[in-house]
Amino acid sequence: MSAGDRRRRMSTITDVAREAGVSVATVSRALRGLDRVSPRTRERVLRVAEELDYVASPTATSLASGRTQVVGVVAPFLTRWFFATLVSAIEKTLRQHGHHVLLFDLEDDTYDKRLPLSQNMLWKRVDGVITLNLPMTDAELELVDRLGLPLVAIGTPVADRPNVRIDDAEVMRIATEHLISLGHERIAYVGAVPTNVAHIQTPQARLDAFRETMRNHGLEEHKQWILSSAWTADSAAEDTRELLASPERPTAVAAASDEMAIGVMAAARDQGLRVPEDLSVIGIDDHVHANVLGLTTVRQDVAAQGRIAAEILLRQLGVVGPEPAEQGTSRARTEVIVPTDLVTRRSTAAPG
Amino acid sequence: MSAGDRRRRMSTITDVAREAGVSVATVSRALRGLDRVSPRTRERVLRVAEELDYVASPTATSLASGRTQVVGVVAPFLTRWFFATLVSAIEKTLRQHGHHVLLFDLEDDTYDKRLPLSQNMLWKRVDGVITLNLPMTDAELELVDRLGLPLVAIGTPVADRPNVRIDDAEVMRIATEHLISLGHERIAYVGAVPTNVAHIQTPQARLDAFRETMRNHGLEEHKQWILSSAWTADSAAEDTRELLASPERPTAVAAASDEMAIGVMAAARDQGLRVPEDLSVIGIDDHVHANVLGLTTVRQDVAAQGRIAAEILLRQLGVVGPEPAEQGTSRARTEVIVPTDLVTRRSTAAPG
DNA sequence: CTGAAAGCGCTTACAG
DNA sequence: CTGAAAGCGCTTACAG
Repeated sequence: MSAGDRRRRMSTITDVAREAGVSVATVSRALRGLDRVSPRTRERVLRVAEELDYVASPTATSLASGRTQVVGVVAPFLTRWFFATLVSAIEKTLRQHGHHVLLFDLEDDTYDKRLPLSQNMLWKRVDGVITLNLPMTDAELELVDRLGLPLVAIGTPVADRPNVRIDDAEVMRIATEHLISLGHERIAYVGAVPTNVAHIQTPQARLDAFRETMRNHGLEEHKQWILSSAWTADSAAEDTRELLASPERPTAVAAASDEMAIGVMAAARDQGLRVPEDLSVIGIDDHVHANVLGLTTVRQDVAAQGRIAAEILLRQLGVVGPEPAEQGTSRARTEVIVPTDLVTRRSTAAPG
Repeated sequence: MSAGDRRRRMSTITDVAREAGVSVATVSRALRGLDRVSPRTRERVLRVAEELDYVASPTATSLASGRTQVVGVVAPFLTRWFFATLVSAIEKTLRQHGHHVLLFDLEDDTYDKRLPLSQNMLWKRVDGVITLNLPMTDAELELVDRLGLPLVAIGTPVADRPNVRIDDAEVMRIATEHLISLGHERIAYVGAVPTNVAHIQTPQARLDAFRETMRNHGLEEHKQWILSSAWTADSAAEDTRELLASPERPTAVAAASDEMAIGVMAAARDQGLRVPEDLSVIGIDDHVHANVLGLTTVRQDVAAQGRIAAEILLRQLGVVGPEPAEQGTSRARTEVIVPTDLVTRRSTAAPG
């Protein structure tokens, strides 16, 4: 490799020990800030380490301590805004505490399949795992258990592990109530998902909430107005085209995500429909593009979810102390529901 | 940690050796497929390893071999489509060859600053580095050299390291020529960037190409029609609002990225301008939303760039053999220019 | 083709 | 407060 030229032998703990005139054990203790090292010794060790550009080999540290300082972040997709935002927030939070993220994108060829989590991804490679909207199979859960890895789930819950998410029912209730309060009665829903697709079941709670809210207001539910979609703008545009072309069309659409809502708005325009005069559209997320496109939505703070999950995991790893509030608290399963709120923009209005 | 209950002692190479009645050295060789192991022995070892669910501890392997099987992927941001798409493609390619990605998001509080790459992110942690649109400082480059790490740069080139990118000048030339060929003469550009922002200089080549193309066609360049923007849809909408409100407005806008083009389209609509009747807009990228929004653009294959860069790095690491074409080839610096092409959609047309 | 042994560079009881 | 030594679990010459 061409980079080899200027390569230099990095110094090891032995070099530091020799130079500082102490044992490697003492260097190890001094550098990690453990007790039982005299101030003078510590200072000397620190200085020498600095001079020699010494950084402990993580690989050796891991073998000896059993800790890698890395956490596995596992996602069913990566390219979508929601996941990328989570990963970014997690990475930053972990790095502040000297930890790193090993990334696993389990996306497979098709939307409804994904790769399994395997032993060689995790074993002696990570200290813990954060899942992003990823229901785990029994085999995967058993694996994580066997490896003794703490796990925190964002979005889709995983067994009895700590979970950070929004209230999916609440969020769709807010969206639907908003449309109803504007006077809409003919409302369609976009974002149903085939029930056999195990790893994308979040939608179900949203659909249920939509139905319930409609029912509570005595509004009729049209079966053909519950549309499934692959959760992208493109697919949502495609999936709603026919609906919007029909003379019997709804006056509003509640989409289970902003990306789908963006697709619906585009499809409406292509159809010559004005938003919101002819069609109101609401989404969920507050996607980066929601603002500029004037999309009314129910905002969720995605980065906060990533941050919170990372902090919970760090606490389980003993890297950071427990929250004051937690002391003496019951041992109930940790479950953090991040608040959401309606953001009204230009895509919704009273029916024409 | 509650996961500890079902935790089980994982088997080590010693267990396999004992069970198979051979030495650990033989197990090591057999499992890694090295020569000099009799077929019968190899088979027995393989079987025992399987039975014991044996997976070599990467941490021990790394310490002994000096290889970690992980590559560092370094980005100035992560949440944007371009970067997320690259990371996803890189991760998949590396995993096919038993390698993993350790992710570094160098984003800092402000758009024009970023965190530095440090020794403790890389040292004994990764076998190589892939940078995503990240100009490196001299200090960083010196660090990577000192650690002997091969590096492949996607987008912004890094010294004489292998580089994978699109032709930035070409891409903007195509966009500008497209507008000119439709009959536009009053064309604005969005996406200039202050020259002091070291880590986002890609834009400069695009701006230069825009100017040159205009000049070549004898078209006038309005200084106030060269707009800077922070490369997001929101900022572009904000930054062009005034321009579009003016009676002296251009008939077309060339944006240096689709995200900015999306912002421009939105700003135009807010202004009551029709796209493309009153204003043509073209971007660069073929962002996920370009299709549904009808945005004309110059497409680049981002995933391909990630894949190619990962392959080059794997080759440097000796994980995969050289390409046949490379054998006997000159030692010239590797530079892969990924092709781009114009995608005409509904956002561009002849001027009103 | 196979094994014994050194070595990778730390951490962690155990003594003192 | 400090050091000598074992141990983490592999790989890699070196012999045979």
